[in-house]
Amino acid sequence: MGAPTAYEKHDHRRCIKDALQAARQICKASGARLTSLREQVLMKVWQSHKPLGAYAILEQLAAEGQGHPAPPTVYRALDFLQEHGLVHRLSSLNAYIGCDLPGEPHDSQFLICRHCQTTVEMAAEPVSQALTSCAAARGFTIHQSSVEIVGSCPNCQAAV
Amino acid sequence: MGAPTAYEKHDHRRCIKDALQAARQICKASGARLTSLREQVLMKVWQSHKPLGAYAILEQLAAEGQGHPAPPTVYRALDFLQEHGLVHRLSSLNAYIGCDLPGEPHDSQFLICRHCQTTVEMAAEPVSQALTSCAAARGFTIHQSSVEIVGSCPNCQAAV
DNA sequence: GCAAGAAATGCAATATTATAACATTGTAAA
DNA sequence: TTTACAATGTTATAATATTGCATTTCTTGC
Repeated sequence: MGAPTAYEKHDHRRCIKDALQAARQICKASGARLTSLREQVLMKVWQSHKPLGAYAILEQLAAEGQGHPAPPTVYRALDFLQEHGLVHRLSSLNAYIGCDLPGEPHDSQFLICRHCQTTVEMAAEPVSQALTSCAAARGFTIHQSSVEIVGSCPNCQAAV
Repeated sequence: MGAPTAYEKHDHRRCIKDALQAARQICKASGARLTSLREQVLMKVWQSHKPLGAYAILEQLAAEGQGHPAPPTVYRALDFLQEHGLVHRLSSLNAYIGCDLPGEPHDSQFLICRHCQTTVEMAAEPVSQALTSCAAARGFTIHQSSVEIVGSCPNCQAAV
């Protein structure tokens, strides 16, 4: 019984709470400063299981009257969160999503629904292994991977 | 004895020539118009096995005195080439690279060297299969994938 | 507690990548 | 050859991201 997936109905406040708690613990352990701004940005990213753009975060912060932050403010917070493995950037969408496995080294693959945008992070060993061995067969050593898959999530398939 | 890989020393004029010939054949077969501009852009993309940005292409066209094309000119040509499977866009780099398997339906994975930028296209079945089955295990059906791997190519590993 | 240094944030400007909207030109078929 | 459509030119602007520097906040050693 792990946590529910993004595809199931679930109490999303729990996702947010867990993410925040994990972030605090990880930052504490590494001596990094999870400031108020960084927490706010992290919670924005975690407001749903859909990727969120930097400028969308910016607008939301402004709308909440948290001052009128400029782009670097948000980008720096996102950089921090990425460096500490708390969010991922999806380059095919220029957007960010909360990491489901913070604190655990992993390389992930993202399943992005083209209908509802719900995005799930996989850390599928068979994929990593296939990539590593096929790359190795060409003499290539992997440093980091970006695997972003677009398709239909189970809910949107059912809703035909 | 297939074509040499990008990692081997090879007569690159041959790569360009083959790419152009394949492009002409494919466009002819589908009734698409491979105009002079589109050919020029395709050759720019094929000038090396390294991804090339749209604005770099733009500068090169301008430098050659082919008029002073504006961004839409290049982006439209790139869109055409993508639609006909002649180039791929690497979203993690905002750059384009010639397709190694034009005319053959395939989903590819890209091996991008972080030292020399040389990029190789794989169409590794084990990777596709692992992705398909791991996604299916989560109820997800793949429509298209973007797999961009950064690491060290054999030449750069040897050159330590 | 307090000063010094480092880290974080604010802020203005600008770089980079990409697209929208509309005019013009070129091509091919009736 | 006229008509229709595809391609390209042109201008402006949108969307995403970064640089450089000023200011504030936090932490640490005294």
